[in-house]
Amino acid sequence: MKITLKDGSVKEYAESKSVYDIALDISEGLARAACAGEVNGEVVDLRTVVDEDCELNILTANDEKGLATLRHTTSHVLAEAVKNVFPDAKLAIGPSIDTGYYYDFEHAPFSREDLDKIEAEMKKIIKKGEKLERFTLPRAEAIKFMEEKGEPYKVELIQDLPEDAEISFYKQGEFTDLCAGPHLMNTKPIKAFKLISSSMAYWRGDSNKAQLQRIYGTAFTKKDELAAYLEHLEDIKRRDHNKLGREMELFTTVDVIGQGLPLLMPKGAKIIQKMQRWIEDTEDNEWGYVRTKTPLMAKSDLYKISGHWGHYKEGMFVLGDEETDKEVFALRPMTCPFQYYVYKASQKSYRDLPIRYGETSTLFRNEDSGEMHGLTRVRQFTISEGHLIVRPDQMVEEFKGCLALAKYCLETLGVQEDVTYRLSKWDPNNKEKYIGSEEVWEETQGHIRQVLTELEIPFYEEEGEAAFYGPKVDIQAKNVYGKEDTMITIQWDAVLAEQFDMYYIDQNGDKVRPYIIHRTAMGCYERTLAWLIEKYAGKFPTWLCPEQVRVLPISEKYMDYAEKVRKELAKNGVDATVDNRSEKIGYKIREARLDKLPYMLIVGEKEEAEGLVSVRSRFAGDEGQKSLGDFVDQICKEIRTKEIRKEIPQETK
RNA sequence: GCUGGAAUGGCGCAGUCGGUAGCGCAACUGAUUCGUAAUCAGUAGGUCGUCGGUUCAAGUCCGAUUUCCAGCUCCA
Repeated sequence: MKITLKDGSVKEYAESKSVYDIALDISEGLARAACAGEVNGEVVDLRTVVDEDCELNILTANDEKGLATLRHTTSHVLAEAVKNVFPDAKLAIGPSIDTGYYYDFEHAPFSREDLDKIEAEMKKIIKKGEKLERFTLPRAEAIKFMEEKGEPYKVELIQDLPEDAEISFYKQGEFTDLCAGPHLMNTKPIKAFKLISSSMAYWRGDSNKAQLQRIYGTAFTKKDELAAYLEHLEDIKRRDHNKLGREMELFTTVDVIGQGLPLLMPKGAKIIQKMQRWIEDTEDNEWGYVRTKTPLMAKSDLYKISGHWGHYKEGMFVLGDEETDKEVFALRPMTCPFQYYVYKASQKSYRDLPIRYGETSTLFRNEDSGEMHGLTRVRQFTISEGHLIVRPDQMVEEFKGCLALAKYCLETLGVQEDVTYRLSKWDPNNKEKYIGSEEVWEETQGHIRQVLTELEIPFYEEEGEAAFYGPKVDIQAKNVYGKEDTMITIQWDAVLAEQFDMYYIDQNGDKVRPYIIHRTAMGCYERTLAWLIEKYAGKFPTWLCPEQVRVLPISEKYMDYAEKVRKELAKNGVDATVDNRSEKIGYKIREARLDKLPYMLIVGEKEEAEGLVSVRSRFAGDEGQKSLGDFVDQICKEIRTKEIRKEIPQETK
């Protein structure tokens, strides 16, 4: 029997050789990748063949399914190792995930030393090269089997399966686990794996259920891939905004101020100021927004009308005691009703609409103590919030405008490739959480779907993610650890106008309810800053840099000229400083680079004499000498157009 | 909110079996006035997150608490 592998090489096997042995032989050379191949001249997917009779499985290197299989099998090896080292541990579940796999155990918390011990045990198991063998039992017998093994979680899992199901198990050596498969045929191909961490996780993700210990690990087909992944994890740590942002003195936290209340330091505040001015100018000058400035708190009466007092009181900071105080206030968790009252302050005609209210709005939300994280999850934050009050016939056009503005913001920040668009729908199985009828929900969701389609924006849909008053488009971004957060939201609201008795007068002189779009242009500034820190590893586009140019005089003799250069830049709106310390030029350059400065201007005798600057940038290294005027023109253009210049890889010394 | 880990000069870290704290960088002072990633010498700076307990003696042991981190859960 001849098998032609993907890479063109041909292997020959005796006819008597079993598929198992052939598969095993091929899979030994994972790096060579043998999944699809020709058997006796016929093209077959060997993995499919072996999947179907559920006995064997072959995986290939660059194959997602194959990699998941490898990882899943590794999680079984992990489980076996844990049972060997800690026989009291009870098994829960152990799937493969994007970055590797995990397995949950009922056991005392694992220390790093424990993980090292387990890892060593795993190596032993793999070295033995145990075969994985599949067998099935009728449901009743399967339950009995796991009861005898003293695995209550496995029993529970089987009990949830249909009465007449044949329950499949995989056995390797002395270890047997409930599992649908598929798996490698042998543990031997696991050559590159690592246990990453352990932490608590709830049984079935339910905080009322048992607390389990989850061990995270990863596995790859090749050792250098594992090494690359571990290096990637290190890179992620270097980019982590929560670490880098503190190191760069963009923000800090203080014990006595409290959780979720970061302090933006001068550099961080500067970046946010630049974004804020840009967003406000863009909204007002190009998209017809008008600005409001409304209170950060209100009497409880307001929140009773809006419904927040009933639905969201736990999430608000309430000032005062309802029992004893005549008036109780709360810090605002959103701006909506405040802007509604701006609208209601005078009677509106259909000619006045649409009205687009924008406000750089600080909000307060009392998040649970364990939820806070760096700048991405905080108790006080500021967003570019806006509400568009529109006639129903203007709704689609305005909604499109909001999407276009959001898209422009993302593109300008250079992050348009890093987001996904989500159509957040209601949950038809949980109707009491929402206002409005099924028909209205289906209709508005249909409108949004059509808008996204017309704009050729790829999106996915998710149920149960809508606001209680309407569906929305959420623009999602992932942080360096792969955790997803909402950056921008645009919400379709056809119901709250009723609640607040908002109306306009139409052509016939009748009162009509307007529609409302709740939206952000760039989401919360703190979170956006966090995102940019990670995106650019602290090396922001020039226009956003808190310090855009540092002038480095060769010696104190050229201080006056350096100061003249700085003033000229400042006059043109460039954030520039002078490093006036009596240090050598190499030292100043080193520090400026560590500070991730986009531009350094080195000035000495020659520059002063001829009115030049020697430009050194993050983007092109030594850019040579230029006249001061030319450099000012160059950087002003770069800032004005918000250009994102390409970085050169930094030499490490 | 839950589980675990952590907290020592500005930052990064060491501190053994309990015996009243060390290092590097930064800072400061002086010298140096320098051409593209670290000039030399010196000086100062901390009561060990906070509160309480055990002890002759606590950075070290115990309890509480605050904050930070990882993860879970939550996020109209």
